[in-house]
Amino acid sequence: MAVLSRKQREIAERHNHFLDIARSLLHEEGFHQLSMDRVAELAEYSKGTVYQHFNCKEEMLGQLCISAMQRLYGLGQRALNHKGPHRERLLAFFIAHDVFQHLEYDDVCMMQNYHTDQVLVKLSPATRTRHDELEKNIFQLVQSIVEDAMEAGDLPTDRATSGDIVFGLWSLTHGAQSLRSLGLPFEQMGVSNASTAIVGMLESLLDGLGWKPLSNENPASPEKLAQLRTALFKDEIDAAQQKSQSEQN
Amino acid sequence: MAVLSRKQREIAERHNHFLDIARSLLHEEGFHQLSMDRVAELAEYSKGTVYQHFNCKEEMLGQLCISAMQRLYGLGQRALNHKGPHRERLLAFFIAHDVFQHLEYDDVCMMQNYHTDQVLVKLSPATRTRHDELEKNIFQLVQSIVEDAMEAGDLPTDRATSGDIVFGLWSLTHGAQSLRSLGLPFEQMGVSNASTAIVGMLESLLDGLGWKPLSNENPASPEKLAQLRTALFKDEIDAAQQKSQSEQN
DNA sequence: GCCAACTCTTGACGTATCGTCATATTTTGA
DNA sequence: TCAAAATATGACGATACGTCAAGAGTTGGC
Repeated sequence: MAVLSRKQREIAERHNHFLDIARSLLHEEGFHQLSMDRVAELAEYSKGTVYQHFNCKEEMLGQLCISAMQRLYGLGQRALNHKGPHRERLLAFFIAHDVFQHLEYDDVCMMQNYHTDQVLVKLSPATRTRHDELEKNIFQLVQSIVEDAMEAGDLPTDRATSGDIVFGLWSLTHGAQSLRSLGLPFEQMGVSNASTAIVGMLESLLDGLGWKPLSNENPASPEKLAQLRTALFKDEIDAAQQKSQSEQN
Repeated sequence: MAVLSRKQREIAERHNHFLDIARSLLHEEGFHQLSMDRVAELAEYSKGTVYQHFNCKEEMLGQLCISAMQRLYGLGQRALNHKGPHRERLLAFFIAHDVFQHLEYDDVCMMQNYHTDQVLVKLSPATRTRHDELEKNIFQLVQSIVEDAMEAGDLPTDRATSGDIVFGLWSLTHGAQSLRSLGLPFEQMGVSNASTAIVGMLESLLDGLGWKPLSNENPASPEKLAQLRTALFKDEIDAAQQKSQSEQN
């Protein structure tokens, strides 16, 4: 038993080692440069061994996306646990998304690849299911805030169902994230700043849905947003800064 | 001159022939199944000839995306020319997007691939620029509606700039489009219908921005939406139906 | 109508990556 | 200690990429 589990631990460790290598290749040179041969070479194992862990490179990408989603889910949970009015909690969730976009920008680009027929077709059903479930969990995280607000009477229930509202919010963030990763010249097009623009649109959308307190009663000023961001994610942001500084040396 | 131009016409024709083949391969089997050898074989030309037209398969995809964007732009222009209140014209633009999503679903999936590092890195600068410009044109199409509404006093100018508003609207549609192409089980998640949900969210967003007439004064009922859709795009929808019927035979 | 110059087309070639599988190596436990 | 089981290896066949020298076709002057 002890021996078996040592072996199992070794395998699990190697699995993560492969994933780490794949992640860095992916971040440095993009999905098209990721190859099983390269991973094997860098990990100092043979190709066959890598194939025992992942039956294709799409599978590696899928598993990396799963950990990225888990990270996002974790940030979202923090936002959910924020004490404050429902509307502020939702705002906190958006901030979590924005923090994720800043801290794990490479992962956001990586996910762009995931959503491609190329990848989805070759992915193992297990990984695909796992990913879909995480997507659903995040959806439900937001839905729970929306439904709390409805129950508390802060949000009218006659205009839209909670599911529809979450779908709209999700589209807004997902779309913004996707557009930003394209690197179009937004400033030239008259967009002041993608982050603040999206928060502004979110606020307007919530106002339009009649989600109290409306933004003119309790506006989300830049200071307040910054404060919320710091309160919730200071440790993460600092850790990321330290990490990037140490990488420069 | 006449001889030269005949040759040029031949080349242009072949170019389109290659693109047609590439499009159908792409639609039937996805980007990963598209190969230069296959295109050459199906077109009954040699590989080298195909490479004289497109220096890589990403270039083919890029050019196909450009025509898809032109199609979308055309639909958008129709919406823009719609006579009616500004807000209704914007709604018409969203309907155009939705019609595009329904009529050219394969193209929507195709564009998912375009937004990938794999493709963007290998694309010729000319095609990339052309595509970015089209994206910008569509952006400006919407921006012109927004600015008209501001000038007419139907939309407050103090809450957000026109650029920020367009960015938000674009995120909303782009995100919804992208999410829908993932094939997640939205019904199970409590989303009634992605199309109507998004229109509802759009209406709320416009309400929140204070864009008059507000939806409670002049609601966009399902009937009205259907009517608008028919008025603007009946010919396109019918043509697509006939086409799909004739394909079944 | 002929030929030299020029343009266009071809497909074999070298390289890269994929995923497989027979063989070699290591581990296990009797 | 050794045979059986588990694991690791890398050579192999297949597919696709992008190139380029050689062949095929075209043009225009004579």
